[in-house]
Amino acid sequence: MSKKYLTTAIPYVNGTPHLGHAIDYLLADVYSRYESALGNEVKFQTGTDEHGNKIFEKAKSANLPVEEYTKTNSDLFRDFIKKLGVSPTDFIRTTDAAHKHRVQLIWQRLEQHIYAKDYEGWYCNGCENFITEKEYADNNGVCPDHQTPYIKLSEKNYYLKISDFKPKIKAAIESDELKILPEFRKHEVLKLLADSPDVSISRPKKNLSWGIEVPGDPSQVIYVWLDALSNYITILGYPETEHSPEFTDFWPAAVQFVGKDILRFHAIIWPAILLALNLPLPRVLHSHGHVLLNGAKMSKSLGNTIDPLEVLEKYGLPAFRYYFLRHIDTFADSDFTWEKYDAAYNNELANDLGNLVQRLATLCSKNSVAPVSAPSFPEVVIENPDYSALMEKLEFSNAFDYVWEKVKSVNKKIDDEKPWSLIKTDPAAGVASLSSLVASLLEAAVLLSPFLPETSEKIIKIFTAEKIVAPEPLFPKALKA
RNA sequence: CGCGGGGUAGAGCAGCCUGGUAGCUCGUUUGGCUCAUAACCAAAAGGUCGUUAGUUCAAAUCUAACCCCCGCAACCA
Repeated sequence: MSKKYLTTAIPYVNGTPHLGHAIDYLLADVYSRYESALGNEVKFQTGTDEHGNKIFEKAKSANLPVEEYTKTNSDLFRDFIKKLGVSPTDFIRTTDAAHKHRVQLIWQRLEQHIYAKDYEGWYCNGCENFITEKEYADNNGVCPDHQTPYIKLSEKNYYLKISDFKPKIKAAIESDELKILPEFRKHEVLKLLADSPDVSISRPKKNLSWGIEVPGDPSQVIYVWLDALSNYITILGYPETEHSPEFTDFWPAAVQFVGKDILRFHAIIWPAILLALNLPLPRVLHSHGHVLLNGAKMSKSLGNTIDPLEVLEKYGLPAFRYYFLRHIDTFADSDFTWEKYDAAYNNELANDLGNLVQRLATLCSKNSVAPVSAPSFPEVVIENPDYSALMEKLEFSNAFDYVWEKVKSVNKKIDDEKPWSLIKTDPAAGVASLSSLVASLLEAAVLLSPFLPETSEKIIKIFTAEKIVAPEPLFPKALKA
């Protein structure tokens, strides 16, 4: 038995949960359930990122105290996680007093790698914000919201010397000591790393009031990356716990799940922070793709977003987990459409699996087949090395495909063995056949448990009950529109 | 020459590293079965593997050039 620490990105609470967050949670949840089922102790972190101007502004425009606004939104995420059937062990808020205090302690430990410098850039007085060169060019030097020209402004920032750690980070990534998945992202990151400048980790308080104060400089506030990234270790009680098992048992993290868009921060800034603290780097950074809607990128500005709760409601939780874990590729961008969702539910969950459970249970019930005991997860994993190999490689959608092959093979076997006619000519052989079919289905159900825990449990219950009885359909087929 | 990914049957994808009869899922058509949620099983049809040139006995697979799509480019998973 070993200890595993899994992390998910902490969402910025200036909006409601969307499908991308769901992916993050589901992937981590599958792996967490897999490791737990193997008997490992898993610490599974989640949380919310709550500082910064955007939040502050949102709260102001909603006419709410910022504490209340962040609390409300943070709760939305907590609730969302529960609705997804995801079971983390921890939930951190960057506004937690303990976190804030620890970030300041971390800052102090980083001090020899921090220096102050003036940042100069294009600034809009109306927005009270710096903008990027690209934005400047796109808007021809005039703020679209305020119709005023951008001005050159400089302000004091503290910088973290990424340059001190570049060679080490590079070596760690190249050697897979810090493994970046998928492989093609590794090349991307190495290239970015080479070009990466030192990174700004503070803002003047007058521009950013909602944040953690820089220790020893009340005029400055710690900027998002140091604040947010630190959550992965402050949740373990670092730095106070640095020599106690609470921390050392779990750090370095086994896997950190992030979206592809924030991989760079986790592969460059985060390792730099860790190295500066003399801490080991996480073993694996797992970066997933984005969910596309009808082939297009979802964005609030385009207005083509979809509410995950709406998707969740249509066919319930197992269908949601099924679609997003199997048909949304673990690493690449994948498409969501209602048509695909309907097809996956009807053809796969209802027809392949639901109907299989139904027909087999009916056959067993009619012929009084004795219940079969379910194998344990570790047993089944040993029997299915290809499955565990895919899980270990964190290729969850492929592992799910493997499980589905099992499910389909049971349907095939039923047709091959024809127990309904065998039972008439040779009842003993018929019952034996059914028992072995049930055993195969149970094996598939056990393999299914990290993905669809509820469904897996239901199936196991049906065939291990004192008396096998045909249940209500697991996935009632949706009426065709 | 900013970086990266991709272009293979109607759709979605695998195969490419380690050249040698082009494969999977869905959809379509036909047949089988009747235990089952009009579900299940089998078979068939359907592809100039983005374009061009090269290497080779042989290229989806290696090389080069080109065309097209899509992400990223410092703070939207």
